Amino acid sequence: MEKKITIYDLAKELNVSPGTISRSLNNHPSISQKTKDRVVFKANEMGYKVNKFAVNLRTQKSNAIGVIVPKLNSNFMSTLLAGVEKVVNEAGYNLIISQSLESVEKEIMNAKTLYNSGVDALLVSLAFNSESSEHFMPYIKSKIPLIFMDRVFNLPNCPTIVIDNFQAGYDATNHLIQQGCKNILIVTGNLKRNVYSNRLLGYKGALEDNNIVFNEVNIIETSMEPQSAKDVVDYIKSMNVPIDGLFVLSDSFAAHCMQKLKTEGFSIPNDIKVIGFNNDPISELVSPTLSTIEYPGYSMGLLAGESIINQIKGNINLQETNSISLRHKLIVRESSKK
Amino acid sequence: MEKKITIYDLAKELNVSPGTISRSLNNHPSISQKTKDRVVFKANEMGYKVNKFAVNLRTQKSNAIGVIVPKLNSNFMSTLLAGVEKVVNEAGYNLIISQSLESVEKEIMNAKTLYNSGVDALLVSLAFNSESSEHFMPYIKSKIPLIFMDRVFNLPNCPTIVIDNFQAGYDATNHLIQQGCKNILIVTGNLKRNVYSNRLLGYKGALEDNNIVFNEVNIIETSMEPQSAKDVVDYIKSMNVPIDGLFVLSDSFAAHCMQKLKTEGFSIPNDIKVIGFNNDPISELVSPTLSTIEYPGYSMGLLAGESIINQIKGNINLQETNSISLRHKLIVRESSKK
DNA sequence: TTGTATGCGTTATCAC
DNA sequence: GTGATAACGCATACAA
Repeated sequence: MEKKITIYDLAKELNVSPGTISRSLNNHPSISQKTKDRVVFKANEMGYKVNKFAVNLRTQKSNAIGVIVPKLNSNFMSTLLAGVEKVVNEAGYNLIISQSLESVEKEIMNAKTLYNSGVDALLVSLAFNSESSEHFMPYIKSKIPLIFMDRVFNLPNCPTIVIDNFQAGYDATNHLIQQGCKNILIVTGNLKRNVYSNRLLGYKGALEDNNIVFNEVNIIETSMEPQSAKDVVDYIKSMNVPIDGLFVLSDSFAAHCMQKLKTEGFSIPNDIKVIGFNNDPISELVSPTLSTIEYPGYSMGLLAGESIINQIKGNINLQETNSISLRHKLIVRESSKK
Repeated sequence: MEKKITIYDLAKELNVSPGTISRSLNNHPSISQKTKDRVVFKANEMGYKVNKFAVNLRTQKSNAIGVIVPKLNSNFMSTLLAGVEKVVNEAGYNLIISQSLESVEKEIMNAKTLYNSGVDALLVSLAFNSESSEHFMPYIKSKIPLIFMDRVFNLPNCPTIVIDNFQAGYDATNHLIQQGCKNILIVTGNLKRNVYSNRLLGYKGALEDNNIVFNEVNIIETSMEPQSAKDVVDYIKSMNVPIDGLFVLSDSFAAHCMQKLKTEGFSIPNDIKVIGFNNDPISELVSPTLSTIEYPGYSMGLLAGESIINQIKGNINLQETNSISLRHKLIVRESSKK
């Protein structure tokens, strides 16, 4: 551990060439088993460690995968990353994680930094207000695998890993309708993001299939920050036709809205039935417990990880370069009880 | 972006030596401003990018900081990491984040992997059941800065960044006593971890100062997993002297306990007053809202980041190599109202 | 099956 | 102020 020992030291010690050492350590087929054994044994004995820096320079690979997510501190994101980490670690890769904190500027900076530090692939979930894909062009030009998950761009040759947000939005809305709701308000984040716009389409679809006329005023687009809950409730109170159903595209924001509604005297689910999205742990802890859409975060992570590894290794399965869509699940709890 | 351009290309183009290019780009004092300007201009024009791999090999530094945390998906941890990231990014470092998922085995693996990939420093918050510090020895022997935060070991020359868990435990307990509690149960995680054992000492201290006799049966050590809430409530119901105060060393577990208590017919805060720990967002959303101890996660992250950078740069401020302790704050909400 | 030699792109130590 | 030149530690094409 004290002094760095190199393949040259091993070579000298064993009276073979550095090349042989290198090949033995990498289990190269042209080396005899006997030599390999000797080398590996000696390497352990002397406490040899490869110098990753040299390997990286020589191979122009870093064995590192860059990740840009909006926020680490969301249950969904971290669950997803746990899945990614498991897969890529098993394949010998490290994860360099950075947060955009929902800012395009930081997303651009992170993309540049990670590019410069030579990541072998980049995994991205977009910031709230990211509109241009300009900052990902260096990756595409350099043919560095680029994978989007959840909040995605559709770029050529860039796999996306998503759930069927349309169907999920449909299912949630349909559930509220089945429970008797006639006038459902949908509370969404930035509609430029695929996740929200598709859920909205699902919402509209469910209304239509149930012969309910869609009304533009039943959409409210917010930052989903806790303090915006007040705006939502104010909006609900201001409406002519009373709202009897609330579809909030995030559990934690739904929890804030419910709290505010309760303090304003609304009874849930009697006056208003509520459904959220994500199956965040919070949804089981609020009262009434929150109905929601479960989102297979961990599985998405595993798939994202596998997709990345395949891309890096050049196993370009054409079916995989397209969009992978995972199953979601409606979870009914107290907040939408009849 | 198409073909990699190197300092040799720039040198040829400008009729100077590669050395001059390198020095110019690094703003070396011995180069004339005029030359520097020419070089920098040309570099931009030709789209030159340093090759980090070469720099790393040459300097034997990676500009990367390894991080091992138990779980990413805890509000406290991710907030903390956000702080770390901000500071180290501004200093030009990347964060390689890995999760131990509360398993010593994975912690050991991660430590090894990060060591091999040549991180310039390592930041650790220990797994639940980590007892030996053997796996950090390579860092110490190689004099790679090693910093612990929150769940820490006390190793020579390894700064620790913590809050005063004793005082926090004292304050929480004292608050419950002030609210009239006479028989307080403390619900803790693994007592091998400094964070929990020190809070327990604070609990005992507060009892003593209020002339309440400490009773061993008033400690319950659990995994803090949601499903253990049942055990806690069963334990409460089984006790001879009724519990009137509950000090749970994690907000999310406190929320689970409260929920279970309520379904078992306990009224909070009337029958039992509850206080948690962390000021997790969840604490404002449960009902009754949860009193807690606020924990300056973001500030801890900033400090941890600064401490790391200082260590790497060799600014070894001796005062800094010791433990840094941050201020916590008691937040009183409904769950401990008189 | 093994050895030799070169290059990966920098930085740093000498010179001049 | 600038130019040679030698590492950094490894992988690999080419020889043997």
